[in-house]
Amino acid sequence: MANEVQSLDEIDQAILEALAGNARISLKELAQQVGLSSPSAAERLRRLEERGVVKAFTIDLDPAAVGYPLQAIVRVRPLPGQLHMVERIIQDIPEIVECDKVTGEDCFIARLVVRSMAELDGLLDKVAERAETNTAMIKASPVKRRLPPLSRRK
Amino acid sequence: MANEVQSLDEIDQAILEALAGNARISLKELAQQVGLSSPSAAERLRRLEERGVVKAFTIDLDPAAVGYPLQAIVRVRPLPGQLHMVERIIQDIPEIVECDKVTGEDCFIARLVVRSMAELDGLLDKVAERAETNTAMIKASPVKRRLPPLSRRK
DNA sequence: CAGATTTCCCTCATATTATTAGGCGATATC
DNA sequence: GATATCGCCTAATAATATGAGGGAAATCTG
Repeated sequence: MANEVQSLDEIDQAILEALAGNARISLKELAQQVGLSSPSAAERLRRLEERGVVKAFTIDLDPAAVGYPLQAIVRVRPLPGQLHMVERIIQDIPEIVECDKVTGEDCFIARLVVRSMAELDGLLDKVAERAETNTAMIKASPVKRRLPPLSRRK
Repeated sequence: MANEVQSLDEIDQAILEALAGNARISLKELAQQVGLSSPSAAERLRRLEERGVVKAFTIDLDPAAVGYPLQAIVRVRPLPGQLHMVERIIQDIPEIVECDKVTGEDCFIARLVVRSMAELDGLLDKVAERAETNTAMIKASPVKRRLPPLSRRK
């Protein structure tokens, strides 16, 4: 897709920041905040989506509020020859809510939400024969997901 | 806040899944998808927000499209006595777009977006005297952020 | 350079959606 | 049983979104 670096002007940036703060903002309000008319703001937004800058509008869900009081970050190192199988297993465990493939010894870093340590054990058992894992429980989140700086791009 | 486990019925679940797929869905469409009238769907949504189940509506931004072709996951181990200072520094580096405090040797796991390896070096230098770091570059994302299972909660 | 084209913006009319008001049925409580 | 609460509905009203048409500035072309 459009992964090329796109030129964002100040209005684009203001749009992104407004949306990051409330993705359900009305077009009217968005237009006001960025200093355009509603149809122009709508067109700008459409273009940001079309260009793949905005990949999706989504929600920030509180795992604890839906029954998952514990979160863990698990590093996964597949045993020789098991890389693809491990990746498949990771994708098929729905409690794994995010996973990146990374350089280094650990091939995957996954974020899990679980109801209990026992459940965590159960999930890790699913890859136990095919990978080594290293688990860290999340205690707090000093930086919640936020936008990076959008200006000063070259 | 309302971090207590809340009862989600099937309609709540359907609402959350619809919103996770498109947070800007119209109330009319949302109501249709979950089988309620628009005012009822709106009230349900309001309650999910009020209860803190939905913490925010936000966007999924493509870092590469805004100038950040590289992403890294950095584990940070503060040196003795430096924990709070390191946390402050992490919060103050805007390219760190997410950071969790975790159990274990590494105290923080941070997600960074950068334009280049040189920039990554520069950022890591900011904590170099106060912490040890271990960096892994993200190669792919086999599981993009998704909702956990919302049913079968006890 | 002049003219044509493109891009981005606007206003206004029309269409669509959101909100509000009022009411109903089911369930819980006294 | 009577009353209150909750969650749902429809319809009216208010607000917003979209489409149509047009203008100004920038860019392109001969």
